[in-house]
Amino acid sequence: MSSDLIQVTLPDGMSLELPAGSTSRDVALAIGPGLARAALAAEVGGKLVDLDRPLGSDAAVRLITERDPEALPLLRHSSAHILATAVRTLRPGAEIGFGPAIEEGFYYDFGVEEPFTPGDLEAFEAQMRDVIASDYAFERRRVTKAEAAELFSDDPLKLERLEEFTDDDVITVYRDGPFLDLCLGPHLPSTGRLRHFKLLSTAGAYWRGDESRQMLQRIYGTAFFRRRDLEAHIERLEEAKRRDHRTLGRELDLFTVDRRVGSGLILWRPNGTIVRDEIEAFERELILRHGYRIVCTPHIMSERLFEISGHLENFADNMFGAMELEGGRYRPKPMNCPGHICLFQAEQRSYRELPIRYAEFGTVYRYERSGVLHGMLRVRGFTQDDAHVFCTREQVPDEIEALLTLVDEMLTVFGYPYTVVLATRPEKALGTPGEWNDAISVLAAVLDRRGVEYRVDEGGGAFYGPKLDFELIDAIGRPWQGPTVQLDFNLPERFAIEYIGADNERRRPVMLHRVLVGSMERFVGGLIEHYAGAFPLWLAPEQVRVLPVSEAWSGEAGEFVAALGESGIRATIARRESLSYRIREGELRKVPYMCVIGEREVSGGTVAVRIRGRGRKQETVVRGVFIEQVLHDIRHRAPGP
RNA sequence: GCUGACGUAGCUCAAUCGGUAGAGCAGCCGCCUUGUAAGCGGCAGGUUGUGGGUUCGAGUCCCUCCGUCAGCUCCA
Repeated sequence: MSSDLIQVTLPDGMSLELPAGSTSRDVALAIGPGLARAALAAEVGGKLVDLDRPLGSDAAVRLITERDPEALPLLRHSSAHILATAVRTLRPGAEIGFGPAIEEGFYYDFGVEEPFTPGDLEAFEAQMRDVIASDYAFERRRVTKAEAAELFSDDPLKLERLEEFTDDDVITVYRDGPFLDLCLGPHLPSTGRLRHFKLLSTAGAYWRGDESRQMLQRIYGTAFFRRRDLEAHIERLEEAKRRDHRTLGRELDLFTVDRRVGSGLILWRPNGTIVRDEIEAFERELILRHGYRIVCTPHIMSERLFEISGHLENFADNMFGAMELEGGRYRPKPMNCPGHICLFQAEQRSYRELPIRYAEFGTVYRYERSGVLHGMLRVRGFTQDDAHVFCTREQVPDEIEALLTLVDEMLTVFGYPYTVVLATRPEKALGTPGEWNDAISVLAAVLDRRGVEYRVDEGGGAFYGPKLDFELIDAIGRPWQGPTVQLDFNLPERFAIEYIGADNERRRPVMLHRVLVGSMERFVGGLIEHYAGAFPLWLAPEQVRVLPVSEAWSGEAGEFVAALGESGIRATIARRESLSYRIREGELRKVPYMCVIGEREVSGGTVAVRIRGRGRKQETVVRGVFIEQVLHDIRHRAPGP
């Protein structure tokens, strides 16, 4: 084989011979002109590179087209550069920060004197279209640190970033038309490849996420290869807006926030309280079956307790201030664990009692900065469905396994698919690496045994122990934080909790923290959005609304409502205004069933049942049968109607 | 907390250049007696988030504080 030929291996095992110095683009051309047009970048030897990078030596090349999962982040990263190109044209003085692709799109941070306005976004979009029309090639150049410093002499933020390189580092810059950026790449071949994009919002963002640093102006946008994907994405954003729990919470009388009470503090209205109570009742039933004991602990506790637990040391920034009472200092509790430990220690414990599982719907208070508060999803006071399991080391696998069952039972009822994340030892951690590895392998073994798929989050654990996080996916595909199960190496030591072993020796139990819904406030807020306010029958504040066609049938309707009520069904009667008006109201309130009673229904003892969202496709049912069906669905916590 | 935007009736929104704050829905009172997403009429509802300033005159311009929203950071 001649030395000026290189051997290229393709993913399907085929190989090509090309002249030395060929690029991935040449590979694509050799395969076919269609692929050459479609190719965006290439994976060479496992690394993503620009299409026009010369292939060093014999190489395995995989061409990336828009069908590959790597393509979208690539498109979005290039979009960020195109945005910056446009911004620099219209605002020549703008300093450039970072501009990465993110999950849903991209952003770019700029240092500007005058913050951007929504009107600026339109102007930037128009300018971006110019940049796209010019179809500038993305050109990569390797430079030395000194050269880069020269190129970015007017860009203080880039110079600061450059400081982190050594003189020997390979530094690359990318140019598209008038714009030059310090960037690792790779990029699309040219700006003309961007077609479908939209700038979405602008907001302040600290340089490098550090609030002691300069505040930059961030522009968020998104981009897709196909118009319909962009349109679907915008539709999803609008759908999310329609489901906003703050709007639905007001429309459906679920909760309110009153500035006189304070920010981040939720007032549960009667309808919202029904939803919450049903969830709590369901969970009580579930955990009692799983061997939990339900306890209650106070809202405020002596500060001394939080010294012992270490919260004062590690969590003080999130705790409400102390109140002085007869020389003692008390704090609203930020977590329930110390109280549960005191309950454990209320008696001398024998190994025969273990595992002990204490559960509490415990309300905790945490100080959150005003800027982060958000409806029910981020608040300062919330009720956790908290539980702590005290057990022996040997019992841990069984306890974890039982928790997996519990989590699954619970999430299935709400129709949430979920994924599992195993979070391992962070850099700063208590306990020995050996202890951690043991604990992590126990968790992993249980997951494997149950055939549960999971992702590992290296270093994502708390400083006091590894954890399992369950991430929920809601009805429109958004992730939510779900249950967590956490091992704790810290508190058992700090409180020196003990039980007497079979050998009559004092032993230290293992402690597990776990929540299922986490915060009632957040969970219900999430559920409102998940269901778009249309709660399944068992959760619906109003389950049945009875509509007499006219006043003439209101006596009959009233008797039916009474019968529903006696069966434990939440039912009301609506008799004012026209039937159409009442139907509309019932639909807007998202009542699962509306029962119409008029002349036609009276003789046969039936009702015309209108099912939420199904319009006029209704059924006429004998009243007793309807009640039985409703009770059945409530009892089984059916997902419908 | 920080940056920016916003704050008008319970809700959704109007109010020209600084010139008497207005509508729909909801509420209340009547009429209608209703057959599947708004029957008709009337009434009431406001110190325009708060406090100050500029002005003959402020919802509108300026400042303060409060709150909300989008983010930054963090987390249940």
